[in-house]
Amino acid sequence: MSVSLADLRGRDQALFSDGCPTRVVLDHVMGKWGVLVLLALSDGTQRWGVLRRSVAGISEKMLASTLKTLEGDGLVARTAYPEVPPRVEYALTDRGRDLMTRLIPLVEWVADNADDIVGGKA
Amino acid sequence: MSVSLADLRGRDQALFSDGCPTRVVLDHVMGKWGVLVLLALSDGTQRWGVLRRSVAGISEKMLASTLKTLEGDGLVARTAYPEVPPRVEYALTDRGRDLMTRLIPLVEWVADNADDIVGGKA
DNA sequence: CCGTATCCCAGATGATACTG
DNA sequence: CAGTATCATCTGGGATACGG
Repeated sequence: MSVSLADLRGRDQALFSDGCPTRVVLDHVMGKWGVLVLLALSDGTQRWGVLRRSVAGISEKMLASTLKTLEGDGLVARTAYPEVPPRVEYALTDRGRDLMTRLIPLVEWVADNADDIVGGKA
Repeated sequence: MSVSLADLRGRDQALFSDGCPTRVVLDHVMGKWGVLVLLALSDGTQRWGVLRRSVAGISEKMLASTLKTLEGDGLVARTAYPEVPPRVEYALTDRGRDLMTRLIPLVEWVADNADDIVGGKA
């Protein structure tokens, strides 16, 4: 395929040194829950409860943790409304939406190929 | 952005149910080392020793484990030559190369934005 | 040179209960 | 509703030593 991997190599011969920003962000985004939460938010603004149900299997702890990480990365924006009962909404930031233009094609590929891969058949 | 996320939703309202093939493959590919190893292999066929040095910080255990997983997923092909001393080469399969066409743009985005994100500045 | 086997730990994750 | 706190767990991951 020979993509512009050379561009990446230009910065770092050793595929991003241990602990460099690229690896950190990669871990946030590519982590078990990061992708799924981002995916859920690409539908648009979502409330906590909706996210929790949308991302099947996630615990409250991991949802909170994942959201906080992504918010810290400037990929997700949190908006709390001073109401009773509380209402909090999460949405992608501009940067988050930009990321999704790259992330969604990948997820689609995985979704298309996952059955073949796991099933063992090709 | 409103991408074709609807396509994905068509299969699974709950963003891929817990333990479904998509999530499994996603974890393999997106794991801490999966991306980096695949990236190293997108340069072309590589020997074990080269990979170990290329993916800075990876332990022998994780390299072996990651390669085995990716091989099991049909993304990486392993070729052992009956020589002394042993020589073993790893390369992307066709499916692996196909995956990289989606994965590399994402990694490039991350590399481009990582400094902003981690540094906190925008 | 190319791994595999073993031990061990930290952090990731899960379950549950509780608060604003 | 939207979390936080706490405790228990479990697996990823590192270090090391050894085998083919």
